[in-house]
Amino acid sequence: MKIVTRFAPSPTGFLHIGGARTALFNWLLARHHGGTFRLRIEDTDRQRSTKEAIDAIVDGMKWLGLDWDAEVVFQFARAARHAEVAKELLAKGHAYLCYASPEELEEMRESQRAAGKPIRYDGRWRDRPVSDTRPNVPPVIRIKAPRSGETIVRDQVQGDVRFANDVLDDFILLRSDGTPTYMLSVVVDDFDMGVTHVVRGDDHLTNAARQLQIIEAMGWPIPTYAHLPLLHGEDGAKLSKRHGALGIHEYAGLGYLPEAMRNYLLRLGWSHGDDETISTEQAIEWFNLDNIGRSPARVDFKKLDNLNGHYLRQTSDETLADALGPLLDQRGTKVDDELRAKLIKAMPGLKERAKTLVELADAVYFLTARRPLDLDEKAKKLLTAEARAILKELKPVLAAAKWEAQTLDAAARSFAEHKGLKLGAVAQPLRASVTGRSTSPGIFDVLAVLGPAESLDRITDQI
RNA sequence: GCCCCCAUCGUCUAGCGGCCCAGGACGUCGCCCUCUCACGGCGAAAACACCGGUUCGAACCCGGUUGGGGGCGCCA
Repeated sequence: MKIVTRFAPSPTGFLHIGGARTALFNWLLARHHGGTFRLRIEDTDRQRSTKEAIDAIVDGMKWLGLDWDAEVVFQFARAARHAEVAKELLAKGHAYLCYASPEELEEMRESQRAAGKPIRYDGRWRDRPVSDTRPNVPPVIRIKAPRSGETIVRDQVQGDVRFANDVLDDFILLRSDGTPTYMLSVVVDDFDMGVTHVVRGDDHLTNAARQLQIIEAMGWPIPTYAHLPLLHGEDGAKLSKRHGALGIHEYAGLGYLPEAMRNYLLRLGWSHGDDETISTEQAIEWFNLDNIGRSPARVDFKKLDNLNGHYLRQTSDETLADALGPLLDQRGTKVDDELRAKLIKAMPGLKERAKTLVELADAVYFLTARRPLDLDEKAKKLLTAEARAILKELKPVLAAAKWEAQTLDAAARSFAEHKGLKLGAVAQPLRASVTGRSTSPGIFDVLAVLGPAESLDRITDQI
């Protein structure tokens, strides 16, 4: 059987981290089986759906590298077909017209609440004859759900989840204005699109039971369900605005790599023994529904940082230099060919010290800075009177050496030895004067990248 | 209130009745490497929510308690 999965977000906000994980799992499942992965925008809520949200979702998917097959399906455009199915259900006797007004229903719920009873539609129009109508009141179509027995959702993650049918009420299929509800639309679209595996958030588990009732009434095939435990924020509660509720594409701006994000998201609820760093290729090969955990997970950005650092170090110097372009541009530095060459040369030392592209951009200060350098506090403290005196003596020694990291290193070492100093006593002041910071890549590598003229001038500025 | 789901180190997790006085990873703390910071290496602290059962034997099975989460719309 050819597997078809889908990611079906409603465009009422951006694609957050939880949605991104759902999308990833669907994508992985499809790619693993050589199946099809579809994107469907559930825009039937006309009030809340926005073009911006659709763009944000599409951008987020693209950034994450989750490519979908065939064209995007917009659910609202299929409303006529959904209504048709509702009418069919009505004709078959699996649904009925209900003329109860929203106010009337609210009253009903109120009294149920007050009486401590379960809140659900009481079926007041269920068994009335078709001749029984209310003039000038447009009815809704409700499903005539079975009242006894149980509906079992056979879920790949949650196991068999049983719902007594008497706790599931006769929900609305078609609104009084003739538009379909989510419950109906999802089922019809999944059927029409040939979706075989429904992988989505846990919050849809009860819906699955209701959807099953529609599917059974229509005699359609039941898809395989997998309901993923929801993601929680770092504090254990909801995903906070601070971090978890960011749009996924905003992580790009924070300096994260898509492959790191994929790896991170994958391990949130899915595991493969003790494996932690899992490439996307490996993930496609290994992914399955069996290894999805049943308990909710919290997001932990420290781990994302660590993973991102790992993937940063794996990325080529050229790619990284180019990725820095836009970030440096924002800071007012244009990357020309000369700077690009320096970035690439310095990258091996730079990238193992950074966790994100933003940190990387911060760390290239010494390459882009103009003389005289702005020393930070720690650098200033390093440049004591003694330190400056050492630099004064060191400068001609360096100037006389062949300008390569290794020879510069050797020259500085023998200089320190003759003066009875530790290398650090020489290297730290040197670093402060040349980079304006107290930390940097190996100082002799820095010197080599900067070249003799610029380096010696920077030293001169401080003595 | 009713229904459903979940419960192993701070966090993500391995574990699917004996291999577990519980393993890995992130984070934390030491030490090593070292010109700084990182990277890397080594090591440490750190968990089976609780109570009953079942069993020769339970983190794993069953029941309950507690604690989290989700659902109960003419929203999706």
